Order: sequence, then structure tokens, then C-alpha cells
Amino acid sequence: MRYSKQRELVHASIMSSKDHPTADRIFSEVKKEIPKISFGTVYRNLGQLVEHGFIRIIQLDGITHYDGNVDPHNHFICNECNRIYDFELDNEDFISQVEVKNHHHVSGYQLMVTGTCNKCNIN
Amino acid sequence: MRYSKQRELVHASIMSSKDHPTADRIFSEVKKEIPKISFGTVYRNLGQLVEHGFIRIIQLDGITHYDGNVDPHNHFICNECNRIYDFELDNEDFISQVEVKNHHHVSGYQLMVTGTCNKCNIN
DNA sequence: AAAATAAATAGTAATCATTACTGTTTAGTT
DNA sequence: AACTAAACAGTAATGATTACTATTTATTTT
Repeated sequence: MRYSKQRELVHASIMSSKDHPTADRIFSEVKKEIPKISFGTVYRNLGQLVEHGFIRIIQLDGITHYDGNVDPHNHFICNECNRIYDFELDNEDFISQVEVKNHHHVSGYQLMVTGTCNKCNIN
Repeated sequence: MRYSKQRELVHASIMSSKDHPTADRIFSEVKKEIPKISFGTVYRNLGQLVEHGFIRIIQLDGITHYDGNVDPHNHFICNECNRIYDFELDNEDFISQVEVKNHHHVSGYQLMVTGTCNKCNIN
């Protein structure tokens, strides 16, 4: 993968964003630095970054978001403020439930929890 | 919601299908009975059936599928045969983990587990 | 049972996200 | 400095979904 300024900025945009931006948002962000960048370039680089394990895709209500945190973690989506929070989980229990009760072999999972977040709960 | 043959068949198609069909698959299926049905009709009825809680949407790799089982359950996707299995889970443990450790209030969740299924594991 | 009404339909056009294509530019190599 | 293949910008194409409109039809009212 040859260096390009475009890919660097696409990556940087995701890493600096504390939420999980869409391709559209990343495009707008990078456009500030490289006004002539095209959508194809953003998508191509997103694909490569995913392929090489630098970022990860998360699907939310059918919309594709990108996540710079590639360590295993889960997402909590607040129904009120729509913020997406990362959280970790002790998952041995439910993985073993699936393995023992259903006799499948588990290699991974994606968990998305919804509700109201601690900030919105205060009111 | 006024009765229509089209909606009845859209619903019936999902209920009789043991996997989780896409809009496209449902369209083809219903077309056998009503050759002049249009895609708009399928989408509109899917939307209404979801809205009234008769069916449920599941997203899988960014592709929208429909599920006639509205009882709480989770999905296991086999990486080898691509079958989707339903399974239930004792989830009190991880829900309380999120509530206690992160102080969010949980109202629902979606869990998608991947791996190799018991049929594919035999070989 | 006929007339009235509003919901649902078929067919088509429009939208939106994503991918494909093409000729030009550019990072890294010889 | 010349070379080569990867990456680019710009644009066209695709595929899923939604919007629009004139017509049909389920249900209610007379």
C-alpha cells in the first residue's frame, strides 16, 4: 500500500473523531484539507483501511459507519441523544452458552445495545 | 390498516420462509401469485408490517433482511454455509454489566454471533 | 345494493449510497 | 532523470429504496 496524503487524512479523520463517522462525514472533513478529493477516493481508501485492519465497519440502522478502534468492543446507542458509546464486556458466559446449548463454534460477535445513556438519564 | 391480498402474501412469504429473506426475495416469491405486483408495494407493506410489530428487520453485512419471529432472540451466522440460526440467551448477566459498569439504561439489544455451525462442524 | 371515501395499488421516476471506469498524476524504484 | 504501477479526480453506472400519480379496491355510509 503506497503512501498517499488522501489516505492519511481519511485515516486521521476517523481516528480524531470520537464518534463513528459515515463516509459522507469523512468526505466533508477531508475536503477541508484537499478540496478536490473525490468520493471514490474516500471509499477506496476506507475499503483499504478496513482490509488492512486499521479501521472497522459498524452498521447502524442500515447506515455504514467507520470505527478507528479495532480492539474488541461493543456499542451502546442512546435513543435520546443518538450518541454511540464504546464499552467492553466479559463475554465468556454468553459465548459458552451458544457453544454448549447450540453446539456451534463461535469465532466472533457483534453486539449493539440501545437505551438511554448516563448523560440523558440525569434529567 | 385495510386488508390487501398483497400485504397478506408478503407477510405469508416471510412467515413460511425458514430463513430471513430480503425484499428482493420476497418480491420474487409474491410475484408468483400476483405477477403484476410492484417493488414499491412490497417495500410499503414491509414497512407497515414492521411498524405494526408483525415482523422485524435484521441487518446483515449492510443487507436488510426480514424476520417473522418477533419474540426476543438472537442470530448465529455460519461462515461456511451462511445459514442464519435463531437462538435464545440468558442475557441478564451482560445487561446488568452494561447498566452497572456504564450507568446506561438498557432497553434492547441486537446480538449477532458468527462462527461455524453444528452441521458444518461435523466434517 | 349502489354510491361514497379513503387506503392501497401498479407503474414509473427520483434519490441516495456505493462502485466502476478512464485518462492523468504521483510515490517509490531502477 | 526515466520508469512503473498505484492512487488520484472526475464522471458515469449500479442497486436498493423511496416518492409520486393516476387508477383500483376494501370498507363505510346511505
